[in-house]
Amino acid sequence: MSWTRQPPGGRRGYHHGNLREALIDAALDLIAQKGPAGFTFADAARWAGVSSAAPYRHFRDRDALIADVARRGFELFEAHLERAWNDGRPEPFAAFENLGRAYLSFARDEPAYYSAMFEAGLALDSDPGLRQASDRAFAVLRRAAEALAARAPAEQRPPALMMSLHIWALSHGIASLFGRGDAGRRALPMPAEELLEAAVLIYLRGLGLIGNR
Amino acid sequence: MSWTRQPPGGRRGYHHGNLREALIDAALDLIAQKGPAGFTFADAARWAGVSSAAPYRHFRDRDALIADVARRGFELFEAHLERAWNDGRPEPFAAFENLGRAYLSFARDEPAYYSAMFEAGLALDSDPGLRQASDRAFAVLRRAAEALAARAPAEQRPPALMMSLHIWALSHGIASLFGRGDAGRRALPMPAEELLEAAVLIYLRGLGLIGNR
DNA sequence: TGTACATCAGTGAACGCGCGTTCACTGATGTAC
DNA sequence: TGTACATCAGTGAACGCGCGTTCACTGATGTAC
Repeated sequence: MSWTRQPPGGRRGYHHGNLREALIDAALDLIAQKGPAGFTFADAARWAGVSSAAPYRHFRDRDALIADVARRGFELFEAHLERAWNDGRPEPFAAFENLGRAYLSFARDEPAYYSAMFEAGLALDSDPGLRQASDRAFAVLRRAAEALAARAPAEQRPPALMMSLHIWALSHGIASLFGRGDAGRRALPMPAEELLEAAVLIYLRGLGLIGNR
Repeated sequence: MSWTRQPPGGRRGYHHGNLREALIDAALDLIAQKGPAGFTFADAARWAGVSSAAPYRHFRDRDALIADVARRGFELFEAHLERAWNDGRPEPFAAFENLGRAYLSFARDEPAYYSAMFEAGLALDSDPGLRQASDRAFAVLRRAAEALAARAPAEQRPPALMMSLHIWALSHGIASLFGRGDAGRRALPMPAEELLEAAVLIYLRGLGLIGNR
């Protein structure tokens, strides 16, 4: 007989096997349900089917877990934005629109990551890789802004850093005010994507990067 | 002797006298220190120097207190924005800049109100006056956008609702990413006010509401 | 002006609860020989 | 291929703590007469 192998619960016996990942999944689930504030270490352990002391084998404390979630979030965010921007192909302005839509779709489709990244109140230095991951995600926006700015004649070229901060703030503002499904959000008379796209077009026109319609 | 009158603690005896207000002050203090999530009913009572059961005479629960703080915040915000806009005087574009600066200065100077308003995750319907207060604050932005839009020739007049949503999102994005002093915020190579002002100028130029420099 | 009384706004003790954290422990796994 | 052993990743019981909430109560205040 072999009932000691392959026990039915999915758990492979005494050792969980992949608790670290399971805790991160738990955190994402719980943050999505109750926000980053409503998430507790004990809850995560329970969700993973493990005693309340077990998480301490993998994370120093609750904040370390959230910081890890946020770091991964920024890495995914970077990849997601990078894919949308696609090095400015096929054409920078269309790619820039894609980038904006990707920003919003990430906030909507991954609200738990987004919360951990921007609303958990983490110090960016609390985890060694966190600030770096955050900077790398922002760098995608910045490269895109540079590519667009480069198309203006040198003497009236807008500063790309400023452009990227503007676009970031605008996207984040739309995402956090209107972009997600939860209770506190405002209704909007149009899709968030359209609102952002219109703003970006107006903004780029204001920079002289695209002509009047 | 009269030691029963005017006891030294500031408390006027058994009755607090103004506990409702004191609890709101406490909430503001505590939210400013620890964010809306870190604020507890028991803390507020302690801060006000009152037993932990006393707040229930004035608020149904913790959320009711926060909702009241948020409602008041929106009322103050509305007044603050209204004062800055000043009916478009002396001149609509300058007044619009004032409005943007006022948005950021409120977020910076009243972080506790701002958090309660935008980051507490309250349902806007949780308090009867909350949505109304929020709408009235937004209406100031909207009126300002209308005044600016009205200066464009009729056939190319931008929709004022859209304009005001854009400005709101931009201001909120800058305020929440860069605008405040706490730990999670990013550093910025320029003052937040300048960043916003530049964006608004570019945006208005993109709408054709102001000419090229 | 004084008194009786209703109402109001507090007290303080108690409760159950869940959290974070520590601890000595033990079952499972991997590896050297 | 088997065995001994070190290491790892869990357990489960325990702790102190603070929170939210309820309750019967009581001191203070206001008002009718």
